[in-house]
Amino acid sequence: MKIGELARRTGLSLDTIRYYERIGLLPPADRNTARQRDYDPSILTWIAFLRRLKTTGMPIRDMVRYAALRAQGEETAAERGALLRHHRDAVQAHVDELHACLAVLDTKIAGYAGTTREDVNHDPDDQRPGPAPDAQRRR
Amino acid sequence: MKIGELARRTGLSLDTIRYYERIGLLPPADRNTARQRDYDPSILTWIAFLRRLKTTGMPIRDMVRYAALRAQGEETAAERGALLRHHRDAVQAHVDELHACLAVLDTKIAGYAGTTREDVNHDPDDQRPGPAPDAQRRR
DNA sequence: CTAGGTGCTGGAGCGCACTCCAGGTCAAGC
DNA sequence: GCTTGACCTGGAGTGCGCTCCAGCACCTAG
Repeated sequence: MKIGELARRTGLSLDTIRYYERIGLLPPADRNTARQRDYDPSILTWIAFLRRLKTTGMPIRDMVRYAALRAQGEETAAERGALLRHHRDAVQAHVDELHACLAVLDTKIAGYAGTTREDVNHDPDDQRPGPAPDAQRRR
Repeated sequence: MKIGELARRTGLSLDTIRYYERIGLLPPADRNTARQRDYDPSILTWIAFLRRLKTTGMPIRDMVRYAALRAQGEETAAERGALLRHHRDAVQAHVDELHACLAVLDTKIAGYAGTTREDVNHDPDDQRPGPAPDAQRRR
């Protein structure tokens, strides 16, 4: 598989794939006779996993660390496991935080629900809006 | 309340507070006789809300949009409500995605659990690791 | 009267994660 | 033989969200 097809199949851009290789997220690709990158389909699994790490907010430098450990082989398994457990906990904590935020958002949205009616608080934004409601105070 | 105290109470840096004001996230602060910013405590509520928007991944430009609408007063309430509902849905979608990722992470971590034993797959990372497990292939 | 602390402004700089570009190679189709 | 298109490299540029800095003003304590 050449880089163009890999890009289509992963949704990554050509530049991003090459960038990921440069920084060590992807292993140095094999090359065909024309020195073009020639990927084994197994790279798709790895990229899918990288995408999950990214989705869950892992910074690239940590992904690079994980990738480096993985490239070193079997004896780094314990460290990789620890890294993932640590990340899992961070993600879980973030999810909890998001749930709390969602509750606040829903409350606020409920405050806006009666919009243009007068049966709810004037401005759900704050108790003492100070300079807010008198508006047009743009300098 | 002067900017230093606000910084202590919010955990934002002085620079961040001034930056937020510059870009319109915070309303232009009142000034005391020495032209120093003098905050009403109600700003704390607003900043707490901004922090939630940020935690939930709203880009600053969208927060600025929301802040601008809010500063325009009552007649933008509907639009603000729509904006929040839209964001809430995005956050919910992201949370769902995170749950899926957590499941994958847990599976992978389980694969690492038997680390240094041989009763689990050699390398939980992929089915056909290609150049991975033979290691030290750093150029 | 002076020193230290806190605040002010405008503007430069930074780390991150890409993204774009110029100038080139190579293989295949017309 | 020539064009087209996919790919190559090294390096510069971008947008975001701050963060830092120089040089100055002001207030309070000693």
